[in-house]
Amino acid sequence: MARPTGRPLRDELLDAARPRIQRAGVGGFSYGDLAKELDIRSPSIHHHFPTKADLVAEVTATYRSDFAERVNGIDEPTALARLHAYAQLFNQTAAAGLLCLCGAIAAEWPDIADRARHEVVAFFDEQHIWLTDQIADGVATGEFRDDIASDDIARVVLAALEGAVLMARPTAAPDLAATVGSAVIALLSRP
Amino acid sequence: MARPTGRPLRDELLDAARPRIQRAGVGGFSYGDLAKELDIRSPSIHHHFPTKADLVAEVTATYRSDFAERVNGIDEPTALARLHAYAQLFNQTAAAGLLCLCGAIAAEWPDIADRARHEVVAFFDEQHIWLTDQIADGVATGEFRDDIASDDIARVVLAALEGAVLMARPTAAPDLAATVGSAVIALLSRP
DNA sequence: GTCTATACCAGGATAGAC
DNA sequence: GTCTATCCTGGTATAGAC
Repeated sequence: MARPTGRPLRDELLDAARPRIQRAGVGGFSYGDLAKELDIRSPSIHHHFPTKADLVAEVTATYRSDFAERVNGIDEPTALARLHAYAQLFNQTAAAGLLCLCGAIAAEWPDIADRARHEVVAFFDEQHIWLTDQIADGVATGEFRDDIASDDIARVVLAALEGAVLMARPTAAPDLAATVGSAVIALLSRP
Repeated sequence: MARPTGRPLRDELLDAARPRIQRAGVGGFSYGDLAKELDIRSPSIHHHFPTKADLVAEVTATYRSDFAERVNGIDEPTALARLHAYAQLFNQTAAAGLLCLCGAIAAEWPDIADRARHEVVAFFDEQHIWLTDQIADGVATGEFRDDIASDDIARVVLAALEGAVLMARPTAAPDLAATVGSAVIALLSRP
């Protein structure tokens, strides 16, 4: 339909493109789709984002910084609670029928241009660092077992959440990321 | 190039299409690509697989049964060793720069036709059942901790391996699935 | 900044000859 | 079963008017 808001079209385009990539990947939407949704013509999109690669790179950069903000907003008192809150971020995505944007792009990796790739690499790197910090903290406080390297556990947590979001739709389990998150966190605790 | 083999074209098409889907998804290859690879014309492909959805469904069914055969071939004496061998199956895929075929299809879920979807659902179901059995066995023998439900742990292991294969390319870590597999298996053991 | 018009190409698919 | 020829559609992108 129309665009009642006075927001810059550029921002509306980024907002509209993001969930589309998360739904079926970069190849799963076109400028025509966005134009229809925002009730404009596709050349207007090219004016803001000359090529699709430009748009995808910008969307990915925005996703990365928005996600970072949400992660940095987690301020639960214990490492255990912080990890649960973190898993919830992924579960919200899956419950909406979407993928992690960076997971979606990873699935089409050979076809992705460099600028978007760099953002995805940075995203996974940031997530791994944050998780490693939280887990190391939980080990220090005695919440978590200390017999496995924190950075390896961080890799497991991140991979498990990415995989859970990916499998949520085929397995018709919209809360799979929460289930998997809780189980993997339970595995971190001393039995 | 040419086709020196006397194998049925149908089988060669299935073999050629599979890694292409695993590389960049269903949207990431065309009949034209396959035709070039096998040195034929694309109408010859339509003769064997009238629509792309037909081809994708057949490839997925083949992948599922081939994978089942490899899983059933695992006969290590301990649950721990069987899980390591299982993780190796995923790691081989990632090391080749490929995704799990069902993971790749899951990423394009809204655009996937029913027949291929059914195969993917069955695949994830089979994997979850096999893993649950192995983990329950490891719990029974005392190899694994018994304080978390085996089917929940199975979900974690499967999600972690799918996620690791997905992230292997962006993180430039071809052995990520082995790393993640070893770490998650370590988490199952009593600390 | 947004539009109309258009060029261009690729992909999926079909008809019909051989 | 494979080919040539062809159709149609949709997607990316550009030129140029308003």
